[in-house]
Amino acid sequence: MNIYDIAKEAGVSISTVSRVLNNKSNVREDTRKRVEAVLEKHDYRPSAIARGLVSSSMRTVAVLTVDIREPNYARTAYTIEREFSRRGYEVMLCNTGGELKETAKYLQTAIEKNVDGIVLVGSIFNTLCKAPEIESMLVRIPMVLANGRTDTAKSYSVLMDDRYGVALAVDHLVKRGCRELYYLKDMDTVSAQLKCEGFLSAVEHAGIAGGRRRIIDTSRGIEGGMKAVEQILESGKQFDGIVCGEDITAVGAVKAVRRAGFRIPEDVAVTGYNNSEYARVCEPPLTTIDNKPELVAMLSVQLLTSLIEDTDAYSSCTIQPELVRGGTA
Amino acid sequence: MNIYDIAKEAGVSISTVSRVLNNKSNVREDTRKRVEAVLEKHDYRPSAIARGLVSSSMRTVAVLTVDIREPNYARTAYTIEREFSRRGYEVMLCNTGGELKETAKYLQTAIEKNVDGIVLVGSIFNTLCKAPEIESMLVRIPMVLANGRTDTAKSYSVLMDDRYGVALAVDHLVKRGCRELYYLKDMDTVSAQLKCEGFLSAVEHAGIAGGRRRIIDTSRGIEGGMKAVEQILESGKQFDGIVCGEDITAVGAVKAVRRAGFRIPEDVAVTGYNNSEYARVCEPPLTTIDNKPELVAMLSVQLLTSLIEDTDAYSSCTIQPELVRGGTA
DNA sequence: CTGTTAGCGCTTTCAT
DNA sequence: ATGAAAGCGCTAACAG
Repeated sequence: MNIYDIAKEAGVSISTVSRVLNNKSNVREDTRKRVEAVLEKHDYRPSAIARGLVSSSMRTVAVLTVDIREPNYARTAYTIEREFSRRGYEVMLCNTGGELKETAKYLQTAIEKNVDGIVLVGSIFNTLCKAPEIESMLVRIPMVLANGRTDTAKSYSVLMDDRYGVALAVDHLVKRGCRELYYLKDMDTVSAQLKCEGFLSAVEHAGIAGGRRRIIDTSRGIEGGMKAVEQILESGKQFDGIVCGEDITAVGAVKAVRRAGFRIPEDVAVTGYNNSEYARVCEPPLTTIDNKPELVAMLSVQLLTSLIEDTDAYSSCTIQPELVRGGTA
Repeated sequence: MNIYDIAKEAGVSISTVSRVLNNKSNVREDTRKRVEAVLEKHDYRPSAIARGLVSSSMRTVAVLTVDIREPNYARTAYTIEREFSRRGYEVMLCNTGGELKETAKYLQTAIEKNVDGIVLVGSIFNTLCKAPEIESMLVRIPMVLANGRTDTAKSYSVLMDDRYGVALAVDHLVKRGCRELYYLKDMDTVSAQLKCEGFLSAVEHAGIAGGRRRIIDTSRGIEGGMKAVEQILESGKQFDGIVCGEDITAVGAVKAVRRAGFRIPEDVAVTGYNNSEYARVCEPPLTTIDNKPELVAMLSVQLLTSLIEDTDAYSSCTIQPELVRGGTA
């Protein structure tokens, strides 16, 4: 059943059907009614593909993320999807695993399918976008980086000030009287680098010595958090505050600290990052940094929409995270 | 830049270009080389839309889920996406919120975009699919229900035996010596109903009386779990085992039980459901039921793929969950 | 092995 | 207000 069938049955030309379909004004009222009746009768849906071929837009955007199972990405992708759906766009989900090859492949098909725009979620794309094979693809399509930035491709960004976020955590611990602080670095992205810097500068600002030595490299997750704490314990160093790069790592830290017989937060204070559900599951609930993925997502969608429809003035922006008090600091 | 431009530059017809593009064998080697050179030079990508118009397939599937932020759905959707990506399909993400209207809207555009297939994730779709406006749309497209089933539309299912899952939990508690069991019902889907039934039959089978009275209706989440336990405490009834419909609810139960001064699992044993990361975050880690979302996803993709490509014999199937021991039972 | 041609289902001038 | 006709960029007969 296509537009010709409808036209024939309604006794009009396909142009008229098309006009009715697209709510154009120049159709006589009774003609419109007649066509609409046939449309309804057959529950007719125009082919978005044929439409797309003409308009060269399928009203689709691609969302590239490392792994949708990571709650922070899930929250971001969820909001992006919902917002675009409201605006009449569909979202293609792409789990790149942070890999160059997968990213290139997804971008490839995004181009072939002529998506209207792309959202790159996560600071991993700062690095990935520098790869020439990626960069060359990106110039073709409106693109927004959610919590990422790149100079190589012309693009816009919604940035989260992760540097400031960790500084917030440090300041809070210092205000509580903590002096022997450690930072658990559990990722290797640009964002993770910024968090480190935030820790270092805040610690220095508080007059605490030995900045770099206070950074423990570990893996993201409960295991990583526990191992890092065990490492500190074994070193025999004093500690009264642990700042973590992610909630899930902080959970591990909390477990290990308690297991070692310390009270939280009296003996050792701990902070997480992300204000995720893990923070609330943790016992006691984590004091954490809210990095507002929903807000980042919302602004990214706004930005990309105005880029696609070329309607508004648009510009990149930066969002400030906030401290959320739980029971660990 | 389209196929005509390439053809002109390579000095061949568009058919030949098309043949090269699609790796057809009947092209002379040097012609192929010549065309490929031009293709490469311009980094040419054929339009999937134009292709789709001819083949009436964009190699896209829609995945409908309630909310991708729910870890169990995230894991399912992740695996579905990855698997389809491997097979050369893109995935449209649809967060329906479990609402009829949204579901209808997503299915609408899925039809308009002529998706090759649909995966419905979650038992909520058992109910939704019965709505006539939904049912009428579903007959048009190959569809698989991941952990759902419906007789109204011709469809295939990959089912998780949630009835058995909860029975496993009950049996485990009974074996530990628990007799005063309660079940925290925290959802209102078909799957939740099956879990209830599993609880009731397992409890009865163990010779424990008062089945229905042992089911506490509450809301999903930490709050819900805590409130339910407080309710039991206030009633003054004895209890030594709490079976929960979801990990996140079990987390709340654990918190409340401990807060009341009971030891876990010595005084009160608790089980969760989903084998999610929450189970590991919980202190002590939850004993939980692994409902294998990755496996469900994998089989769903296999099923849908063979449905789409009409290659294999295909049939619905049911998966058995497994008990995973943590520290709460 | 290669080219010509007729669509795929729609939108959009351009006439009428 | 309506219709005829020309594409959008590709695939797939069909001819040669």
